[in-house]
Amino acid sequence: MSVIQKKGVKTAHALPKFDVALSRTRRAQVADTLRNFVLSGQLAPGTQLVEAKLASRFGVSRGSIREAIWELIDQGLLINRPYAGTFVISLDEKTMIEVFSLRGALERYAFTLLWPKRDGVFREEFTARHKALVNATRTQTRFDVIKAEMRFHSYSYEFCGNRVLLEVWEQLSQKVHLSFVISQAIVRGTDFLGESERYYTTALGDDLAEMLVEIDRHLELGMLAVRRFAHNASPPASKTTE
Amino acid sequence: MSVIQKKGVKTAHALPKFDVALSRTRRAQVADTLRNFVLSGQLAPGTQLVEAKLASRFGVSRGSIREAIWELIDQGLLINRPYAGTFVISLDEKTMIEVFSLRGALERYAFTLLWPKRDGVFREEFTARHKALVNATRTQTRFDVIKAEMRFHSYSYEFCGNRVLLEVWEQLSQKVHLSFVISQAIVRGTDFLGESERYYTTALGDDLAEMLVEIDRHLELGMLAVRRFAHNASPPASKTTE
DNA sequence: CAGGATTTGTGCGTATGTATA
DNA sequence: ATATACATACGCACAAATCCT
Repeated sequence: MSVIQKKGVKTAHALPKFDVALSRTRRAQVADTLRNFVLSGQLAPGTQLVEAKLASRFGVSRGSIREAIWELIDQGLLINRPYAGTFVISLDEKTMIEVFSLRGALERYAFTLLWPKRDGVFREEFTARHKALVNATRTQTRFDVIKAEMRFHSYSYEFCGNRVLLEVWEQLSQKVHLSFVISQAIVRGTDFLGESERYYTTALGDDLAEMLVEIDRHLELGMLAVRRFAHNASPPASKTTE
Repeated sequence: MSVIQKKGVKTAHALPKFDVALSRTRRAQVADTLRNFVLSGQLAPGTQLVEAKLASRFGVSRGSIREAIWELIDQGLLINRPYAGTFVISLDEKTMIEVFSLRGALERYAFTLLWPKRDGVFREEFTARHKALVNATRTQTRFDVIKAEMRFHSYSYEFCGNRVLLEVWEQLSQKVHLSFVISQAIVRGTDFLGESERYYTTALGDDLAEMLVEIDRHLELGMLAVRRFAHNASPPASKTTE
């Protein structure tokens, strides 16, 4: 069974039902599907992606698979060793900490840009995404919660007006997402909902400096979860600093 | 004449002379060559890259060309319109300003990380790259000056210890490089050498806060050059493949 | 607004290069 | 050291979409 929708079905009176929103190329469809598999954890870190197998699974040619794979490689979700194979990236503790640290710098920059531009539109959309996140924590799977969390935080980058920053974030966010999946930071966080609420409230407040501090604090919680996860083989006798 | 080196020459007693350091794939070789063409300005913004023509020019198959092209697309140097073609990206003034602004945020972050880690190794390599830049301004072409400038500034990202930041910088630096090529910021800058000297001295000094300000100042000069260029020159017409 | 030219997108067979068990 | 599995690369053919006259 083909996962990817075909375009040029030649059967007489073929139902156009499947042709909705098919402007994208097959490469993009395969890449999206693969990305979902990786980000949902169904393709564990370290797994090798064999082109021929994927090609027959998806029902597309190896060329399309190769191009989609390279798209994910350039996004940092897969790594390639020439002539050896392509594998799902496995983030170690140090890298995940670096991801969160860098994200802090970008998010502080984004909020500095958007702070004087906040208006009704911003408050409305920001609130909507926060509500969606809160709902997800109550009714959805962990994967959906992570997606909602990513979507909530992405809005700062979308709204700040720097499109280059948005592009960079869309790259980095893949690794942030993967870090959440690997470290299960969101589930293990002690008071995830309360923390998000505090972040949300401060973001709509009056004090930019306070928000910049809040961003750091918020991300340090993620880093703490990463460290706890990385050391959970041997329970830490003493907690890490802070 | 083929620009790309072939591996499996079957001619009897073919000289193994050309086999040195050939571990990279053809895809990577083509991508590097294309990137140099774009970043050196030999492929003007807006130029369409026709796969078949490139394939015969380079002496490689269309598949390899396609993969190399997509590598540059994911790096942000080319854009693709499905079924229409692939073109060298043309950065407008707003985008170039955004590039410099974001670079400021990243570079301040990098220096904050590396500041307490500066040692003899750092000073030595940093000085070497600065000297190379100074030399380039006196003896080399403009393209070489830009390369030296990029290499000089890249060291902060290499040394700061955050590998994820380095990856992000390697993406963004492509657009920084292209902005220099398009806006000719370096040549038009009033006192480029003096500015670099000041940046260099402050980076080796004692005051981090002063350095963060210096970074902003340094990049604002680039933005000023971009603005001057955008308002002086009329937008160039797009060409087709030569 | 045809319709043909151009170019990209896709598929497949095959040969070779490379890593690894 | 050999075998094997796989990635890499090539060439061709055709489909599909865009562009242009």
